Amino acid sequence: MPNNLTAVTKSIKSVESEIKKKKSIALSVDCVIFGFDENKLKVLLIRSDVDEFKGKMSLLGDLLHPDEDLDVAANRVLKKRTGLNSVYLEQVHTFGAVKRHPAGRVITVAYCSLINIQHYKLEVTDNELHWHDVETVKELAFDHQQIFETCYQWLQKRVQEHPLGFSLLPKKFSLRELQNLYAAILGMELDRRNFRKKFQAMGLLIDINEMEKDVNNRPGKLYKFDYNKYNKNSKKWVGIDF
Amino acid sequence: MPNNLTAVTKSIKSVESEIKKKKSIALSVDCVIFGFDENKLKVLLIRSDVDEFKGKMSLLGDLLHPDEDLDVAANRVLKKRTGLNSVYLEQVHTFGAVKRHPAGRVITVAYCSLINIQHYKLEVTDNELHWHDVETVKELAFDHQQIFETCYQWLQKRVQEHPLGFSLLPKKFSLRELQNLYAAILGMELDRRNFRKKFQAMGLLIDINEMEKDVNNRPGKLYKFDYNKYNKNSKKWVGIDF
DNA sequence: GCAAAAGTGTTGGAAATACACCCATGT
DNA sequence: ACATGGGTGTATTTCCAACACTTTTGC
Repeated sequence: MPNNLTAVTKSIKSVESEIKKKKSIALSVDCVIFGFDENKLKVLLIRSDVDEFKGKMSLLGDLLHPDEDLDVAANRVLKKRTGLNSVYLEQVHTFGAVKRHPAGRVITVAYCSLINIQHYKLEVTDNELHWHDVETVKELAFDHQQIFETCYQWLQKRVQEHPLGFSLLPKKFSLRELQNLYAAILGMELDRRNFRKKFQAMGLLIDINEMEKDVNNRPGKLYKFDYNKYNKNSKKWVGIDF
Repeated sequence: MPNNLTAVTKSIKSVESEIKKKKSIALSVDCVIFGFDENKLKVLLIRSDVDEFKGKMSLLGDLLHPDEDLDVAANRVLKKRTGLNSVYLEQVHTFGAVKRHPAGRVITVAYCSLINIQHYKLEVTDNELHWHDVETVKELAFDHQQIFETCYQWLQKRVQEHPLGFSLLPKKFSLRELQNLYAAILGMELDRRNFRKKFQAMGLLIDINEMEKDVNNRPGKLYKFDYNKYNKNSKKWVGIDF
């Protein structure tokens, strides 16, 4: 590392010592992991392992390692808790109130993750981890209630503008499943015909010429999302409205 | 790494010691401060004070104090550099790549700030601080180019959905000024009649029965934004589109 | 009187909404 | 045969985009 001082600029060494003096803050990542099952939006929670919040549920998180990228840490937490490797994961917000953690200064970066609950089921072994209906989540440990609500609202908005939702579904899905997913996330009913029309008009669903199986009624067609086509057409976004 | 997923809780003391071991990371805040002048969107930059990036410009930031809320730190940086106290400020994203800072591990939380450049002018004293046209910003120090671009794109989207823009204007403004502002932020021309129609239809501009002064042509009416009315009508957001 | 910007309405097309019937399948 | 959900089209309304002329002011 170069180290030549001048009158106006600071050497790396002097910056280093400034930084050392400030290293009394720890960093963590917390993941809000959503799943979709039985037509409900679920979130994965664990019983808090800290005395102070005994009995309360908390998000899945861990302290950041000193030599670890933030995103890597979030993926590590996810892998550890779900066994899943490449899942949808996006940073949402950083929570940095001084007194948010009872054991000292810990700033946490919140991530939102979406997983296909089918995949997860195969891996789950730990009975302190449970899926909770998002409607019933309350009084989480630490400031996790606030983090959860921030991420949930973020998801509700994000899912309308970006094709995230498919991460919650099997690769092949019916329009009915897709509609139920959106209804669950947004917490509202959607008109079936208009919903289908909209997605058909988008032209991003690939009809794979397969049908649902094991349903007690007329089976629906199955589709895949066309990520390739989506990535090619960079969509610009215009429309002032508030 | 132990996969300790049992119901055993930890004492605060044991958590404290875990945290201490991880305190080798420093945190900073960086502010992307936008202003609007001469019908251009500007960003406030300072010459980097680190050898490694001598000659390059950088964002305004500082290390977080151990007993300081994140938002407070961002406000502190803003106050120090602009003299302004209560300005628009919002967290955008946290950048945590391991090697982003040459002097050690520093994770930075990026904030977007919008100020009325008129107010700023009265306070400026430091000639290492300058406004730069957003179109010409390039090759900033550290990963600040990336941070800047993230915040700029965030602003372009955000300003269409929330009434941020008014923070860049005087309290009283004409529709022409408002339109120029949007055109500058979005980087596109806007139809004058449709723009006015849209804002008039919103019903959030208060006609204060004053006119522009000192213009070389027919003066326009002046308006204020009705924050009260806006805050009362919580707008819900619906419309899948990507 | 001239230059420069303010102010103002209409029309056509696109997209969103609301809404009802027949069809395919399993039981 | 019946129950369940799949699949489809049309009419109405709302929103957006395109577009030109008259008015007011400073010089």
